[in-house]
Formats: sequence, C-alpha cells, structure tokens
Amino acid sequence: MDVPLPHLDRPFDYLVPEALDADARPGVRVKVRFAGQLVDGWLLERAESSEHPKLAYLEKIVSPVPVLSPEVARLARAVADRYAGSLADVLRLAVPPRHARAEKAVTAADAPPSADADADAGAGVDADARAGGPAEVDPRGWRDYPAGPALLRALTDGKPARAVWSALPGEDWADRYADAVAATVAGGRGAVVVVADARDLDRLDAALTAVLGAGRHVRLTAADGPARRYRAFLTARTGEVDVVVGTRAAMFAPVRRLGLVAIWDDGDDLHAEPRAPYPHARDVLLTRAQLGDVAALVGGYARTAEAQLLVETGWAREVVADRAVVRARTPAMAPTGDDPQLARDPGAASARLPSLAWTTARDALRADLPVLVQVPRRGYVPSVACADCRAPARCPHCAGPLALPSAQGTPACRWCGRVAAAYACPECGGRRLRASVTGARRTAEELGRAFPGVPVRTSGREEVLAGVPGGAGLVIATPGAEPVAEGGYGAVLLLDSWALLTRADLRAGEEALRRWMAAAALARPGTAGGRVVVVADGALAPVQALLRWDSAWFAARELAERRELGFPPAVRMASVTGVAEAVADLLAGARLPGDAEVLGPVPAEEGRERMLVRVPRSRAAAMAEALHAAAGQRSARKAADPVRLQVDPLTLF
DNA sequence: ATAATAACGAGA
DNA sequence: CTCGTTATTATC
Repeated sequence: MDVPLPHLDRPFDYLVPEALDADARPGVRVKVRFAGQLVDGWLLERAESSEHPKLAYLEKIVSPVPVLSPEVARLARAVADRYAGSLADVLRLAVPPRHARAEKAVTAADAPPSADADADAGAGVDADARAGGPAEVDPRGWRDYPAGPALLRALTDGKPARAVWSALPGEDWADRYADAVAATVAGGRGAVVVVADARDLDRLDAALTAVLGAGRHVRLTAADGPARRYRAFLTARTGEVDVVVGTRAAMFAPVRRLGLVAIWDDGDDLHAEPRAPYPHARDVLLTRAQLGDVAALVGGYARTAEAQLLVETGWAREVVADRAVVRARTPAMAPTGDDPQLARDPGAASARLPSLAWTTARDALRADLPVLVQVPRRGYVPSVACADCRAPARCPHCAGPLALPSAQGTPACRWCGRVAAAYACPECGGRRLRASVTGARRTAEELGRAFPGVPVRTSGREEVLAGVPGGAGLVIATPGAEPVAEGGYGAVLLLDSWALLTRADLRAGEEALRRWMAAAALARPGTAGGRVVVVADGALAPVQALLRWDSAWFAARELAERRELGFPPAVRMASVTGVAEAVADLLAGARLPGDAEVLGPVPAEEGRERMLVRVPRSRAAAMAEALHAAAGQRSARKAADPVRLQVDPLTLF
C-alpha cells in the first residue's frame, strides 16, 4: 500500500477480477480501494487463498510492466527494516515515478520481460563458465595490488568476493571499476555501481564505454530528468542491459543476474539519501550483496571507519598496494605551519601563502606544470579567527560565530547580530582578526597577483571543471571539484586545512583526510616531480595519514576511538527528532532492547529536540523494530506532532 | 477519511 | 437492562 503511515506497513489481500488476471503479476503497480478511497499500491505476490474474511477487488492495474523485481522487493523490505522505515517509503526511492511515454517507447521496442529477467541473483552462470570458464579479463592496473587479479578472477567466476579497496595516488579509479565490471560481465553476471556526483559518473561512464563498448550499460541518475531516468530504469528492468551505473538513485536498480555491487568514495556525504528512511548507498549495496550472494567492492582513496569495520569483522578483504609501490607512486608531501608573516618572499606575503607553499607552486610553474590549490569553501571571508592564536572569534554575548560583513568592516555576530567593535581574544588577548577561511574567489585573485602572467582557473559549486591541460597554470578548487590535470599536477597546495579539522563533527578528521587525498591523488608521483604541501600541523593524525598515504591506519585508529566512545559504526544509533512531547511519547511507547541507552535531549532546529538511542550492533534490528512499532502506535492513534526517525544519522551533534 | 466496534452513561 | 451516544481502532 503506497501510504507512508507506519501502522499500515504490511501487505493487504485483494481479489483479482477475471479481466485483470493476466496482467496481475507480482511487481506491477495497482490501484485499490482502501478505507473508502483509491490508493496506489504494489502487487507483491499472488496467492490461492486468504485468511481475511471479506476481500475487496483490485480496482485497476496501472501498468502491466512488473517494475518491482522480486530481488528489489526483498531488498526494499530489508532496507526498511534496517532503517526503522516503511516499505512504501523505500519503494518510492527504489522505483522511479512512472513516465508513460518513456514506458511506451521501451516496451514497444522489446518483448515484455521474460521470466529470465527475474532470475535470482547468483542463480546461474553462463554455460561457458561451467565448461572450462570464460576468458579471463586483463587485470591491467589491478596488478598493482597483490589481491587485485584474484579479485577479478573471482568476479568472472561468479564468486561473492567482497573487497575494500584503497586506491593508489594517481590511480584511474574509473578504469579499475570498469575492469571489475568487465570481469563480472565476462562471467555472465550484471553489476550496479554507485558514485557520488555527476562528474564521477561521467568519468565512469566513459571508462565503461571504452572497456565494454557502447550499449552494454546504462546510466541512472535523477539529474537526467524523469523521462530519461525512467527509461534507463526500464532498460535495466527488462534485462536489455545488465550493468547500471549512477548516483545514489541507482542503488536499487534492478539488474538481471546481479553479480557485483560497487561504490566509489563511500565517505562522500552525497551517498546518504535525504528522504525517509534516509538509507546510505553503501549500506543498501552491502545489504544487496548479503541477500543475494553478490560480490561487493567498496573503494576510495581514503577509507571510512565503516569500510574498516567490514575489514576488521572479516566481512570483506582489503585490497591494498604494497608499501614500496605506495612510496613510489606518492607525490613528495610536506606539512607547513600556517604563518604568512614568516614568508621572506614578497610574492608569498601578498598571496597570504606560507613560504613553502609559495616556493613549491613557483617551482612547479617554472617547470611548466599545473598547480592545484584546494580551499575549503567558496565565498568571501565566511568567518573570522584571532590573527595571533587562530582561536575562532566568538561573540562575547552569546558565543556565536563572528563574521566580517566586508573586507574592511567591523565584525558582527552571526547569531545575535551584535557588533563586536573592540574584540579581544579570550585565549591570548590578541586584538587583530583575520579571515579564517578565505574563499576560492579571493584566493584566486590573490594568487593571480602573486604569479603574474599565469592562467588562473577556478572550479567550484557554480562551475565544476572536469579536466585542465598539462602546462603551467593555477587551478583553485573547492573540495570535490578538483579537475584532473593532464599528466598530473606538479604541485598541490592544501590551504586553510585547520578549518576542515576544527569542524565540530564526529567525522571531521576522516572528512579532512578524504578531501586531501582526493586532491593529492591528482599530483604526479614524487619521482616525476609531484609535490603536495598541506598547511597543517604535521603531528595531527589525519596529516600523518596523508603524508604516509595510509588511510587504512587512520581508519583503524578512528574505528578504535569510536569503539571507545561508543559511536557509530562501532555501535548502532538512532535519532528521534520532533517537539519535546512527541519525542518523549514515542520513546515511552518503544519497547527498546534492555541494553539500549537513551541520550539527550539536545536542541534541534526551531523548537524541536533530538534524542539518541544507542545499542550494540547485535541489537540493531531489535532497536529499529521497536522504534518502527512505536511510530506505528503513534500514527494509529493519529498523534498530531510528527517525529522523525533516523537510523545511523549522518551527523550526531 | 470512515465505518466498525467497543465503551459508557442516562433513563426505564 | 437497554438504547443512544461517544471514544477507539482498523482499514483487505
């Protein structure tokens, strides 16, 4: 039943009229009379009989195309259960809205999906696989990783291998994913690959076309619009292609004889679905792998604590290069203090660059190589800090963040609006303020002045560049928007890094390392003159991990710390958000497992509050069930104030 | 939203 | 004890 109310999250039985018998197949959308009105629903299965005494008839079949495959139906139920949500909510994410014209175009071209299209994942491998095995695909770049060729072999053989891959700097990850997909396809199986954004998708799309040829795969992303999205969905559903790549809209894509699920850069928060029940693409794909005997590949330059947990529990094997290979591929890296006052060079001072960063950039430009400068956020002087000790400047009245309204203006509080005319730093007594995060535009202006005659390009939210040519040039980019340079950058500067590290977030360190590695991976190897300068304290753990290109070490450390503190993914957490009475009401009605801890409340946005529930991972299912049931009780008695349930919320504070 | 069903209370 | 009215709850 396509209603989001949690107390109606179960199947209902209906009679099938004679006239609809042929079309009434599992997986079709239907309309039924429910509580007096016509509502949308899904036909989940046909049965001979029903327990229910008085059944109504099915009103209508929206379309004879069984858009919901049995595999995806099972997956959606599992995802709803994991996230304390309703099946209807998950199905809204899993099956794109119907587009009649697109449906007509696809079904006219093809026969309706055969029974084969519903073959279980893992059900069968092509005949040639049984007789001696299909041809092995060339492992190409996977040879750089000792476990790489075996992984590809396992994919071709249809084995449910599970890998956590740490990509080398300079690695063409899209080519490696294309290889993994090709290996799977060679074994007669299909694949689903999820990436974070459109740029990564374009890159993967191109790599797959190069390896598989045109027409063997389809891209599925909400950004392509409803018609193309639905069309791509149907192409996969009918079994016309069995490789789907896309953004998180593709995580539920129906694929015939699915053999591999893969995600690139699982630390990117775009992988978290913002609509209820807020599933994360990594977890949806891993659930899929678990349910279907399907191989899984979780890759990135940096490793998340979640991926580390897969390795430590033995669920997945790590695929990493030997240290010697890492050393040979890594650019020369150096940390530097953040003090432009020490810069001797007049150019460095005017560019507000630490001396080492300035000389590194200058040398690369002289060698006719491009230079990448990563700045944390776009905009113009977003917040300010003490110029002497770097303590964030806070409002003396309400402790809110101070901001400079213009380059020369008086600082004012962003929360209470009071002007802080005579500001004195509470840490060191300093009276001078500086912009703590200089935006991309201003950095570009200043660097342009420091290196006259060198072309300056910016890549940020407004305009994201995919690539830049190989000659001397400056590229200013915000994290996630770094263009690939032909032949690799001669220098990569990571500026204002402390702004990333001081974020009040559980994942601040992990996120900083992820962004640095993504940028540093675009530099040439040290042996080819590539250098990286990170403006941060070299003793900090994320900086150490970057310098050694060892995110596995950092992830292990991070996971150990979260175990100690009782944070995800070492434990399972859920947040309950709403007005105070509603939150209390829901928690009072929830039969939580005995060892559940309830933490809070903490104030949330506009009058609402938030409570956290924490349980050991072994109790995760029980907690989700209890919360979903409690939400059901509330919706059944039509409780007015809504409560938002979120399992594994992205932010905890 | 609405119909059934259970619960309740006033008047016989 | 019965009937009419009102809360409760299930909705095929």
